[in-house]
Amino acid sequence: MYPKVAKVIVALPVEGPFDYSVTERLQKNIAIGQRVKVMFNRKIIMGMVVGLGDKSDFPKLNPVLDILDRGMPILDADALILSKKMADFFGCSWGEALAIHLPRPLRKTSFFELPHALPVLNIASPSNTILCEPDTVTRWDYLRLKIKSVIDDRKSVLILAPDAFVLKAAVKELKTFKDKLIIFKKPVAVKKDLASWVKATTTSGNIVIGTRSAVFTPINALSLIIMLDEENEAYKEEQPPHYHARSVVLWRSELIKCDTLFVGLSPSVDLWYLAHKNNWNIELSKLTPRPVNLQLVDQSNYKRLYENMISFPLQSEMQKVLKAGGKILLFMNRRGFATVTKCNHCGFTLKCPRCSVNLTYMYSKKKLVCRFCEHKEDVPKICSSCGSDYLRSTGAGVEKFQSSLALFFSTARIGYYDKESEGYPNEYDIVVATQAVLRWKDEVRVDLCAILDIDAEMNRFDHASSHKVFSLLMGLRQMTANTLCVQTHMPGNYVIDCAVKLDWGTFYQQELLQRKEMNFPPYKHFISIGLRGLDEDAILKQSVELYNAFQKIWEGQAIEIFEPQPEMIAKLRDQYRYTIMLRTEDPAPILKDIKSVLKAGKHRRGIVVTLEVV
DNA sequence: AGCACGCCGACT
DNA sequence: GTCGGCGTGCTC
Repeated sequence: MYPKVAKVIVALPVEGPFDYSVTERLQKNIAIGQRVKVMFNRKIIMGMVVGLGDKSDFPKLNPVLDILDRGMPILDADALILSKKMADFFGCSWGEALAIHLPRPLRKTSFFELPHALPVLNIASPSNTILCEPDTVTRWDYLRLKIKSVIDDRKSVLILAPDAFVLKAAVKELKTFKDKLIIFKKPVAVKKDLASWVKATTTSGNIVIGTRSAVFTPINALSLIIMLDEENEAYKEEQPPHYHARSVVLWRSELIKCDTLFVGLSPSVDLWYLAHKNNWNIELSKLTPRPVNLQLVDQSNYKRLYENMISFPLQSEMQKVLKAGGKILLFMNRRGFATVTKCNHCGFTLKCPRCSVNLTYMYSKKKLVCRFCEHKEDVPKICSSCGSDYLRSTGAGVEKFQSSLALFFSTARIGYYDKESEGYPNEYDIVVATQAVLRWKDEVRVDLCAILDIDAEMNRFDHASSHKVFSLLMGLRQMTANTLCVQTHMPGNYVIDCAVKLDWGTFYQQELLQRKEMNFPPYKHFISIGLRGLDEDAILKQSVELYNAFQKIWEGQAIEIFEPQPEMIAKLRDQYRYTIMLRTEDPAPILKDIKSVLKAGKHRRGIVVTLEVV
């Protein structure tokens, strides 16, 4: 009558499920979706019940030590299905994927009392929409209207923001719904977050808002998911278990049949493709776009001034704006003062001891810093290699550029902005900024915005580089009240033209054509198997073994296997990084094969293997 | 992941 | 002799 065996998975990188016996004491209460206390490999840990039965193939079972949740099972059927899908797709274990569906404090063996949940109401015919609306006021009017109609119907909305900045701005825009808001923000407030979690699960008519991980909140009567700034890369979780919030949103909406609304100035190419294939609504700005004058400077025609960065036409435009008391933003994607510090006597270049990159000299800190790790050091007086004092710094970053501009625009107040700056420095006439400035794309407006070297952004060996440039241009265009200046050697490039004209249709059409021709996503997909660890030889050996194994199992199949290659930054935080790339039309079965190869092969100590699908 | 078991080198 | 390095295998 009552189940005697519980199938349990654990939040570790091991496949399960594992069978445990259910003692009489617990038989009446045990249920699928509950958290339980179990002895696993001589340790007492939290496990999650994913099945119940009467018998097991294992001769002697450990007992379930306790049930940790009172009330309804904490994980519902949707969470079980979704986490299984995540495990298959992102290459983690089912247990790891399921554990992140729990609020953080409940991933341990702590007891929890959960009230009974209301029945979840699904809607009949879900719709998917992409909204591209650069005008902030119009955009939020649209969103508030959508949200209001859902909560008036006693249903709930989930809003995802890529980072704390967008989250804060969204909360501000939604202050009219103040008493309906359930906010998950950093830093995590354990008690308050648990209460919020319970409220979201058991009541309805709520607006749940948070960053990436909020996508897992079980929400009663969830009827609409809004993903703000959908193209933002912060939606990708870099720590294991790796996942992309966009994929989870899409799976979740399909599973529970809720509406989705993806908001962004430049939606990802994958999303646009999906939208066209499946006939989604694409709502483009209905207003006549705020006019922006484009000043396209063909760099090959001009000798550039000031550290070789500013063309003559840009210089005269800057002077015009300064005379009128206007604000200028100069975009340059390099931090710091100098990007290379080198001994001119022996040629020795100062590198990060933990990463394979040159150190950047930060004038503001009077220190050499690494762009990738937290390493900082004082500038040495003499070369550590030959002992001479002929150390020189070259290569310009925003700090250097700021200071050299001061010589030419002596009456202007000039500042810089990078990822460590506090607020936007409104007090300056000219701000030299890195891409971090795009945080302010909805708040800050300047009279003149110039991209000093857009070609440097375009020439990345990355299938997504033109979308990144499109995104960058759209963001900077947004910040431009009057003139957008682009300095380039490729003045005819469609990306620039489409961004300035807000011509989404042409951009995505062109981009998809090119990607089809190049066998790039979304037509073919790349699976990258990343190997990292402290021992370079071990990594190399391991990647060759994997490569050989892959060649064997997929012999004659339509899968491209690229030889193991060191990543662009071959060493990061002391860890060497190699990647094996695969290209295929359908990644799902391949991922399954990869998982079995990884399981069968010899695992070297201290090597972390990660899977990524694009 | 985290832990035990077991097989080799090197050192009081 | 035996201490401890880490490669290997297992967790119901």
